[in-house]
Amino acid sequence: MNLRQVDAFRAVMDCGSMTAAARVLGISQPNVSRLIGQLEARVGFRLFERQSGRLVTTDDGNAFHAEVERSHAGLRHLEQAASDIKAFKRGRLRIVTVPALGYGFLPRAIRAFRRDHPDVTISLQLRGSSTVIQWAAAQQCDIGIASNVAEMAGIDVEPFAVLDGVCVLPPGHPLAGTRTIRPRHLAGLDFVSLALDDDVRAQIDRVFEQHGVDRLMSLETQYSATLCNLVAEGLGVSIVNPIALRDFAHRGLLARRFEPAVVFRSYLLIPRHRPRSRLVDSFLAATRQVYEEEQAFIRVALKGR
DNA sequence: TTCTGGCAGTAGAGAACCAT
DNA sequence: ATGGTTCTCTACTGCCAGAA
Repeated sequence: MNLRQVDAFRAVMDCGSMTAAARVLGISQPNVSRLIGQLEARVGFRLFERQSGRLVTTDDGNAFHAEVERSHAGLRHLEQAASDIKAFKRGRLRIVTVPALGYGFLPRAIRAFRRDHPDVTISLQLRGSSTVIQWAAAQQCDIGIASNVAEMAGIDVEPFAVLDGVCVLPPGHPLAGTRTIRPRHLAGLDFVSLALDDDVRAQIDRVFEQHGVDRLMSLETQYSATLCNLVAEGLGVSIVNPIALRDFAHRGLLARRFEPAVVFRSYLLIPRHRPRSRLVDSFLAATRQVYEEEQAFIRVALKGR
């Protein structure tokens, strides 16, 4: 059974004769006759009785027609879905990212993306860099964002964000009036640190060691969002990826430039062994747009006192 | 090779026309 | 009014050609 035969059957049912059906379908009448014959042979029963040279639908034919109409409604649904996919209105995006960008930044990028693609299903997973890399290499996501990346087969790596870390202070902190904070300013202060396995943690520790400054290492956590919350609670100061700043502006968190620079890098990971979809390109465009807005926010936040 | 479609020819049935 | 002939419509089959 094929679609041509079913189309012919529907046309004959709608038009009442093979000749009229042939006109509607734009084929010759013998072809319609042949298609109906093939369909009858396939289903194993007569769809029409030939009475006095005219077609009369059998009971089986009527029952079959009801099923055909039901299936045809499903087919129209498929055609609409295909049309939507062609116009990339629908689809599915699987994103896995490090928490620093997954807490506030990516939700804002998703909101921007959703304006043009409201029906796309998005899965957003937050994992550590090593897991992000593994998932991208195993084709288990469409887009990965990691903070430190070793070369790995099967992944295209593109630099995404390079931002200087900022010093964050709780509201009303004595250093609030200091425009640029240096290691000596934090001597003896409670410091909320990134976890030991974070490569930026090593970078920060090295800076303080080189300047001979001791901090009170009283708290550590692996997530920048948790870190910002701890600072906002007045439990210490810290150095964070500024991309998290916007999420804590409402808590009065203060941000100040930190020197010498501690660099937070983020990379896009795109699985290589499959065609890159337009949805991915569209999402990355939205992400870059939001990133530019984020940079503008950071500039303003660092000017404020 | 298979599928699809067109052309030519054939057959059956009803409608129209005409001679009786 | 009736029966025969012709015309028209519809459906079917066989054959062939073109495209994939």
